[in-house]
Amino acid sequence: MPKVSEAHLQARRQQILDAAAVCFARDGFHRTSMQDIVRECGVSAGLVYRYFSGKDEMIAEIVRDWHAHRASALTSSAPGAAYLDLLREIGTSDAPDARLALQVWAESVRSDELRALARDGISQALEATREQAPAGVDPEALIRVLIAVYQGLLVQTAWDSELDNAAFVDVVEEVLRRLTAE
Amino acid sequence: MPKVSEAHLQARRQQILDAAAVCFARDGFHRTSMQDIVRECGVSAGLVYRYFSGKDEMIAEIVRDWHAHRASALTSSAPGAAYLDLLREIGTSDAPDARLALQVWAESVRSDELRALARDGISQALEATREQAPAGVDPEALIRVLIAVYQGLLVQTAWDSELDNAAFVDVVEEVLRRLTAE
Amino acid sequence: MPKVSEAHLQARRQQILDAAAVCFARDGFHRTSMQDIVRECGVSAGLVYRYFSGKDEMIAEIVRDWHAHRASALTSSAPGAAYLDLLREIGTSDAPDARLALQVWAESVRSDELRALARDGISQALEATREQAPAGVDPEALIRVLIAVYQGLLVQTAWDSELDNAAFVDVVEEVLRRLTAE
Amino acid sequence: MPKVSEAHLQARRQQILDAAAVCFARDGFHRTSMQDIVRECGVSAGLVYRYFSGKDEMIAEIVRDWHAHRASALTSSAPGAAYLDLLREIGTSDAPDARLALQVWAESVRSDELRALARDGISQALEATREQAPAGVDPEALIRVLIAVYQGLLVQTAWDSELDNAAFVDVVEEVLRRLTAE
DNA sequence: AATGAATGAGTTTTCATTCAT
DNA sequence: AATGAATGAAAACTCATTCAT
Repeated sequence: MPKVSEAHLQARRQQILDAAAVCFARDGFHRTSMQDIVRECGVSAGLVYRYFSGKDEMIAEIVRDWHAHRASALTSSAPGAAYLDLLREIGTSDAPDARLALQVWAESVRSDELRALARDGISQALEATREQAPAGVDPEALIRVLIAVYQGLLVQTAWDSELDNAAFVDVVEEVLRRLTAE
Repeated sequence: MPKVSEAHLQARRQQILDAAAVCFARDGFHRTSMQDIVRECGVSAGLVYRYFSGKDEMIAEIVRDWHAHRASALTSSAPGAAYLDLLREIGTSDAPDARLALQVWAESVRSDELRALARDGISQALEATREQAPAGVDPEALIRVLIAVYQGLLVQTAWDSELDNAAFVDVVEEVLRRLTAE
Repeated sequence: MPKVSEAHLQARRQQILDAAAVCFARDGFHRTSMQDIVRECGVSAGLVYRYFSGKDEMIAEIVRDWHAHRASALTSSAPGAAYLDLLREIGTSDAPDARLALQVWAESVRSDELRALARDGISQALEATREQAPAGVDPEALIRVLIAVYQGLLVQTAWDSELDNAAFVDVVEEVLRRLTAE
Repeated sequence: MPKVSEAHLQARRQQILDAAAVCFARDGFHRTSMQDIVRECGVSAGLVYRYFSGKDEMIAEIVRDWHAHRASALTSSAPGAAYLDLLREIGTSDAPDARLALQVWAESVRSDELRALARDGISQALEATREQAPAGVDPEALIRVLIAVYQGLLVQTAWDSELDNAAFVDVVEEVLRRLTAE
């Protein structure tokens, strides 16, 4: 009875999703055809549609996973240094990960759901840093700037995986030190 | 066969390009069909192909225009405050402009040419700020951070056109002040 | 591998066939997918193929059953009034039954076998009425007209299950009376 | 300027529709693929979709045409003998026409719109015969019987294009004569 | 005997591009 | 110069059928 285990079903789903992520990071959502994904994950076209209703559902799922991954990466780091760790994490993750981010952002222009996810994901992740705002600086705007730094680092990492992440983070650290020093 | 003026040819080309930019900012490069562009600019499909060899050329042209526009915006501002003015300019430009940036970046993942354009465009624009790096801070990395801030502001503006650009720039200004103060 | 009783096999086969008939009457042969049938009868896809070589065989079987059912309905009624009883039977059977007839006829356009079945089935059923043809009326043509009335009643019943079958049959009865009266 | 004449567009549309009708009458709506239609009418797949949004729209259009054709056939015949002429018309039309009717009816099981069309089309066409109902016969039911004869003749013509239409109509004529004779 | 995951050929549909007018 | 009807290759998606378990 090919009533296979729940674990196997889960693994299959993930296998397809991983293959899709590879394609998406390489070619973008819309230059990737379903055939590309099928080829990449080595299963038949029909099977992909047993697990996903179509490409849009795969995109949405990839995006959700991506945000969940970001969030967990943050919460698992030490409270105080959370933000800098997040920046460092970009350096250790693969370029594909950063490239996927660019695709997600481009797609978010069209989809309200994706836009909300993207916005909330990041802002929640940085909520904790709010209290660190020194006197004379708008806390809300500061958070936005920090988010911007994070986003820009992703963009540049997508463009150049050789980028010197450590030097980049050092500068940010220095900036934050001077900012919080009274 | 009416032979028209050079000016008319230029105007036609621009008309098509503008329509394409509107569509691209709204739907992304690949969700935009040639028919969409044709509909938007009100000329025939055949005519579009007299001015552009295909969609890819239109994309490349749009991207070049976008970078040229950034560069000229910078060089026209006062030398010293150039960077901050660049950030402020994002607030005054339309959201479509920022959204187009996200599309360009997403596309740059696939195209070496676009990636080079994107990278050079920004880094050249900030070359002038190099000498401002204070002692103890890696100049190269500082530039990258400043670029990152610029990029992130674009992302956030694309997501939320109501974003408080002035407050954002104020924070950046304060950061730069503290950084350059010995 | 549990070897089950012959009765169980027969019941299973009928269970599948009944489910198929429900689907076919509702959606037509070709808008009905095997998955629809599988869902309707509650067994697995694989099992259906142990009983039938494919969808075409199920269709053929359904059609044969349908004709057999018609024939037995007729022969079980009183010899003389056989035809009118056949018409009345349409009123008591469900609309699905009539709808199935329309599907069978549509399919008969493609299949010589189905066409022969359909033709023979009805003409055999009315063979008995041949001797009733009154003088001055072509017996062959009369039979065809009676068959036509039967067929048309099926069509109209498929369209409107509220149709007044009794009034319809009364008219036919009156017509036959006047026809056979010298 | 291939802004071709309105007549040409109309002709193209009809060309596609005619090819579709041929396929539909031969294979049924659902055994006919768009490729079959494309092959039959000799234009490209893309062009078919310029004229029709999909197969369902083609089916609906074919059905509407079919009913319109029936109606006009009736109204163009002499008022009194209208009904018998309608029956005779079936004999002169091609078998494909009758086969198409079976497809339409099968499809009407699924579609409320088609069912309404089918019902109204025929009943309107026979409205005129209402007054012919003799005393002692339910006029409504009589009309239904006449419609049934018409429908059944279509079915039998679809099955056997050699059917003796004249003999069939003679019987119907004789029946009507006896019915109206007091 | 029974399952249902897996297949892959076939379907509908879209869309960048061409070309006769 | 300009049109838009026409193309056809490629895309997304479906579904009858098989087979390992």
